[in-house]
Amino acid sequence: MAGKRERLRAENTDEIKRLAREQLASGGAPGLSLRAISRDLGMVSSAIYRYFPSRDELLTALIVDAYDSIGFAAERADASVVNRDLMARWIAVGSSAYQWASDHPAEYGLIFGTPVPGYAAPPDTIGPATRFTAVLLRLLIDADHAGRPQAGLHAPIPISVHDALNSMRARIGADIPDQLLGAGMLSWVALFGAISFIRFGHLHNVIDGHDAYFAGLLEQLGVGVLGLAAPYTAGAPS
Amino acid sequence: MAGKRERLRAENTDEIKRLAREQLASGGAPGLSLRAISRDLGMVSSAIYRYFPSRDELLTALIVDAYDSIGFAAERADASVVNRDLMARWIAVGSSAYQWASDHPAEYGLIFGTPVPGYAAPPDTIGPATRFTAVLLRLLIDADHAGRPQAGLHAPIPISVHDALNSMRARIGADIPDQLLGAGMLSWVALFGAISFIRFGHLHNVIDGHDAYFAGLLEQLGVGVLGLAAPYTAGAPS
DNA sequence: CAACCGAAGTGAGCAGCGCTCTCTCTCGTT
DNA sequence: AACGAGAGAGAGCGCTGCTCACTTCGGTTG
Repeated sequence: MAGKRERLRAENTDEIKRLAREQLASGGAPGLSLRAISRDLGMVSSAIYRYFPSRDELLTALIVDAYDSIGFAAERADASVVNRDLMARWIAVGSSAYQWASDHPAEYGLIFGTPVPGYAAPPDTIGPATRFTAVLLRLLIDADHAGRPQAGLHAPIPISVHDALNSMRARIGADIPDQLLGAGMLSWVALFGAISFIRFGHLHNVIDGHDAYFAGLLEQLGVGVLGLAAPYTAGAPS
Repeated sequence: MAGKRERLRAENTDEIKRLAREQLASGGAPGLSLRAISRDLGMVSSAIYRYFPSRDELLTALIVDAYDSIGFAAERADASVVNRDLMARWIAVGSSAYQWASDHPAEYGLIFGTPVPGYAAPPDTIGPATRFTAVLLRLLIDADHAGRPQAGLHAPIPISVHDALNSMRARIGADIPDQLLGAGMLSWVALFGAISFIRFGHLHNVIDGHDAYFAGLLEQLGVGVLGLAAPYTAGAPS
């Protein structure tokens, strides 16, 4: 019956992470203080080390949670497109990333922002980290199987991109053609480049209406990947 | 004749920034310690506040320097293309950003990474910050004047992008057509999205040969903006 | 040349931080 | 009922950013 002790431990661990996320939101990663968390918990500062052996371990746990969170959001968005239309799925997944970043700005900064130079991501982060990308990859595979016109845009594929894609194909175990995989990679980096630029303020005083612009950019990228004219209007994708 | 006092002050200020950049490189922004700098300088810790009133002010100075540095690198790269060929200029400017990020990883993280939530960029940062973008903008203007086939790729422009570009056109005071400006924006975010993904480790174990891939991606983007088939081979652009 | 003012550097000190160590108490098991 | 391990308390170490009163010295002015 799940002993009282481990139930309390789980509750405290969750509470610590909740308070840590609050601090993250107000002061970013440098503003995260174990002592402040322990104070809020009514504990003495040393007691918190029973739950996380160091500040870095707490941050790592938050990073893993963040990867899982955005990955789950993308999976849910993809699954919500009942007719499985490829362009609708791309828009839904891309929008879910944008929405997640808006809802969790500090956590977005944690996983897509500046890494600490000395920090090496522990093995248990790589699983959750690939969760979002896996959704995009499935989309590309389905597009390939559907025999899409193979991205009329972003052509031709330079030889150096071709070589890089070859190394990638071996890893992912899917035989996606150059045109599609190349366009997918480009759209992937553009997707998060745009979110980062907007979130990190680099589009401030450059363009107005960030939400609308991102929605439109997503269409541009979708056309580039799937080779379709988009009848989708900006506003409420997915 | 530039009094000894202000010369010493300038020397010390430069030395502080130099040591700060060293610390930045080894421990990132959180590893920057005023006390450690003052120790290296043979000063007592409080003396450093004669030069920078706070740690944040030092960081701001480093940010301004970094923006100036990457902006200058782009200007020099652009100017180095003697025949003014548009594609060659795009490749040169894009490569200069990538090269600068490789040479100054910590400073790249400082300006393109996670901002501190409370931090509001002081007015003196916005000038240097626009320096790089101005180079890209001039490239677009020149492409427009040259009557380029208007980016056969990345078409058509969604209505929401069109609206956002209108707000932008008013600001930049240049009448670049939708197709060109839209493709330019897309390439801009993709450019820095790719650099950030590579620098921040998100392409680790995804593709091999980051340098070559980036060079190829740059060609893809250049074709998208300038609408030309690229005879450029990967390796030594510019 | 002497007087002076302000800039530069000193040294002590405050509050906060991550983290360690020893100690006590209590829960869950044997 | 006895015991071992987990959880928390409390003191303390060395580090941080930053402040303040104080001294020293450079450059300008009467």
